[in-house]
Amino acid sequence: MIYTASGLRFNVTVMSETSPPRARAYHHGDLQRALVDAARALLEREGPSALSLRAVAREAGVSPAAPYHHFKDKAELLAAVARQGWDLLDHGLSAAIQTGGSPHARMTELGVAYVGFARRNPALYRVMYDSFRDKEALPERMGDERSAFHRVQDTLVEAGADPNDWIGLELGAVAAWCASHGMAEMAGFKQFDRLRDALGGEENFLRALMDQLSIYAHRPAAAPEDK
Amino acid sequence: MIYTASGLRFNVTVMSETSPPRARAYHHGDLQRALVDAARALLEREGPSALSLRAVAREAGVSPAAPYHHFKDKAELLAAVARQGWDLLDHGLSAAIQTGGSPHARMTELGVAYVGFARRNPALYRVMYDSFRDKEALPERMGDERSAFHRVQDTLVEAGADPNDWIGLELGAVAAWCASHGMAEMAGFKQFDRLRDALGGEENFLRALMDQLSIYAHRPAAAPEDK
DNA sequence: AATTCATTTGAACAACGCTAAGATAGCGCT
DNA sequence: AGCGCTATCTTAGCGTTGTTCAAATGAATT
Repeated sequence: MIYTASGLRFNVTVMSETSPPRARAYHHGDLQRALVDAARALLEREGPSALSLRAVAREAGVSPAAPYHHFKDKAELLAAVARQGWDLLDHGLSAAIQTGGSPHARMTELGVAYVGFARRNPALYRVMYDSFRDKEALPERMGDERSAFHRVQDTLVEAGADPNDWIGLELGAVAAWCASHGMAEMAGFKQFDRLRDALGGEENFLRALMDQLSIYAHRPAAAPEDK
Repeated sequence: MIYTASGLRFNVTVMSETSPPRARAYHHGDLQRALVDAARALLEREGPSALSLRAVAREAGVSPAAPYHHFKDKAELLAAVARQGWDLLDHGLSAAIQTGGSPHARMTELGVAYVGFARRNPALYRVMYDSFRDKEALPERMGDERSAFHRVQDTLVEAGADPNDWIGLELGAVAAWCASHGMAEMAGFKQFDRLRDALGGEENFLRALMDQLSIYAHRPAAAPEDK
């Protein structure tokens, strides 16, 4: 039976950002990676609702049961897609935070980069967030000292935060993360069209929102008791 | 064929917050409302993944095709559920913002109420948000002068904002909304357990986050050009 | 009492996630 | 080289889902 439109049943990778070829080739040629690539292609072309396991297998040119030899679940395939996405986002954030300027300005660029990524790849971001919530995992990235999560805290220190106050540092990073996630998911809403237009487009809208939220202005954490 | 466990095939409403009985009874007795109630019961009992149209019909004691005479789609049923949820949340917010205290304190209570609602009804909040995003609608509530969205802006005015600067007012309200949504979706994450515990529980965690974000501190909107 | 018509049912279709059993093909071993 | 082993892939099938459609049901109107 033919699963591909062309007769070619090989790993034709045209995606821009994929993991480096690990070159394990059995019957198909590293179907594991081909499936993740197919999923991402499908995600960008047809949106998240079209992302069924069978459709991914179809896209990769294999039978509907083939993926089960590489992923336990549909969820596990999506988790692999999500991991690629988080890696991509992490690289983008690390680049954004290395731009010159004050810590204040760098935090803003960080937020713009985060939300921009999510807005440019909305379907991928949704898969990323879903996997993040459902798996209650992805700790490897947060735990890594080189992760953006830690770079943010470094920047907060440069902005004057106490480097020994880990609570305050994590709190600032998490607050920025929450706010960025909220903006990422809501900034494109039709309901805000008038406001977004009045501010001169989405980027200005985002920067104005971040100014409101003072996402970059770290201040010492309040003690748990006082409100 | 029997669709209910008991022989009773009638509208047994035990939910706490439902729309007032409109008492239109044909064969079943206002199946429209019974379906929404069944969906919400199912949502709380089994979670969002169990919320299939057939399961809702089963819960309501009717055949799988019955809902299609009251809702065009599964999406339309979920939209009805979502609308109930937004109404509930709006009432909660309006109550929270009427507590005494400074505008600052009231904005904080508003945020706590929003996030608290979402954390107490996570499945419902997910349906609400999904419907909000997919339908690109729900304008009736935002447009209503009595909605929480406008109460927030009133509070910003009390805090010193220019009542004629509609851009600044909407920006402040939207910023608070985005931040609240982000916290609502992320505050429960396992990844933040250590930080949450260090701050003495979820409520303190939330208040500390909001303090970081200065969700309540309105400041004049920046002109689109300056960053 | 007959008719009308919204309402509900039963059956069916395609697509989905997933499983089990068989076919295939590359690998290591003698 | 030949053999078997095992991972890989396919075929077929199960149960479930969303949705449609003709037939049946029954409350309300005439």
